[in-house]
Amino acid sequence: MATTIVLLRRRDLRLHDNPALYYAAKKGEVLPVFVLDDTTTDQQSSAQNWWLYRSLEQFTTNFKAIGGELIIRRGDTRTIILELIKQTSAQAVFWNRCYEPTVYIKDQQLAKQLDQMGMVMQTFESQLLLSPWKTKKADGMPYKVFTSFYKNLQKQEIHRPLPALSSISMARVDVLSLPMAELDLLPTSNWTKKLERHWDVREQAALDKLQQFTERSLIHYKDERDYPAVARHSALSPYLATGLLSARTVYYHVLECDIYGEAFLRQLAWREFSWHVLFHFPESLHQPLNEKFSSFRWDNDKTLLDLWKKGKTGYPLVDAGMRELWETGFMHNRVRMLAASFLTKHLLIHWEKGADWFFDTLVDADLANNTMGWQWAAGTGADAAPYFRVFNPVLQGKKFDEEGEYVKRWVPELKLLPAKYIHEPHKAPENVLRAAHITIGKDYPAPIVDHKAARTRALGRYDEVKKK
DNA sequence: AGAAAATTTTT
DNA sequence: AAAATTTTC
Repeated sequence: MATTIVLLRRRDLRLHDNPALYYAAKKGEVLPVFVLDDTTTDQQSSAQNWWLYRSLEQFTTNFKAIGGELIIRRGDTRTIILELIKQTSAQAVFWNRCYEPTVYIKDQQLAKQLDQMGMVMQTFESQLLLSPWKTKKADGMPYKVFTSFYKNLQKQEIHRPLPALSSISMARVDVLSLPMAELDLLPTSNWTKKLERHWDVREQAALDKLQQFTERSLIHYKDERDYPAVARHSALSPYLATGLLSARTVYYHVLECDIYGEAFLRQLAWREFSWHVLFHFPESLHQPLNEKFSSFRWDNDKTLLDLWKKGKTGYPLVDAGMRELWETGFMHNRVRMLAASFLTKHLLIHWEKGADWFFDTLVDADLANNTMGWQWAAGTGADAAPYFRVFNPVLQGKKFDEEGEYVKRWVPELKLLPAKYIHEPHKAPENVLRAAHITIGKDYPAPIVDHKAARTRALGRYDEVKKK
């Protein structure tokens, strides 16, 4: 009799380079079960829940084509897995590892219990290029500095991606599977309708995008990735975040495409670094990695936070970014850094509030990248931008969106304003504003804080903790 | 992976 | 006087 293997699925809804799926299919008859575990969710992401719903839909179809059928369940992972083992007399459990701190801990407890029961249990790396413990400093400690982490990573052997699975033999058992609607992944509001227009949530779309990115943009990536109006970014992050695309597949595809892709692979390495740091310092989810900042005095003004969320700060590049996020579930990385710097430094709002908003609205919501990114921007991280680096939203605009193309795309009320004034509309002469059909304070807000004053104030707050 | 101010160099 | 470079926060 063939071995029955329970295959626990989470954010790995793909057929290519999927080790747990690949080896389970090779070794026995498989019972693949997708578990939505409400008990271990660190943070909820509305945008990503929508993405996950679509991922499940497409995977179910792809999986059927190779003879598979996905069981869908919701609840406590351990309870569900143990119940399935009992029902099916399965002898083995396989899964691809997840590294969200609470998920990882619960997975380990499950692993221990399965081991005690005498079950065959195997876990695999599928999310990262290298598991978080594979990179260590000479003294055995985890890294806190990106560049040295990156050097280590470059020296290591990274697994080649596995081929896409082409057939699977299912365990012939009859177990309960929920209809997808019962996962409550789609929000009650119709906000996500907008997202449908911008994203193609299919495994094949991810692979096609990767191909297109390397063909069209990779060669320009190093020089042009910082210009949000020029779409040179890969836009692969949501596919990576939910596991529709394998990082190893991306890595080897870029390495083997005859274009020098170091600048891009470096960004992929930041993702590795984020998960490395989160894995070894899980408290960084809520605590500043640089302890000095635990006593930092934040203002946390609710009104200002709301204006920031709505993209009504009076700084066009910040507002454009916040509106791109609301419309598409995505924001260009250069603008993410600016918006984050603005919230934490100009508005003195705790980075966690910003992180929560980003996480909820980003289709690429990634717990480690998001947390690391916000701590970096706030200057509270270990390898962060020094706190005194305060982005000037006007200068950032002039530098990275000189013609205001990006601003005009997302802040249409400024469409008629000449490029000269696009990053500081309130400074445009009366007649220019009139010609552009803009009344400051009515059609577009005046800056909610003065840059110079806010900068000085932020540096003052920094001085308070610096002394300690 | 900043910005502003101070200083030096070039017109 | 303006531009380029260095220093400081």
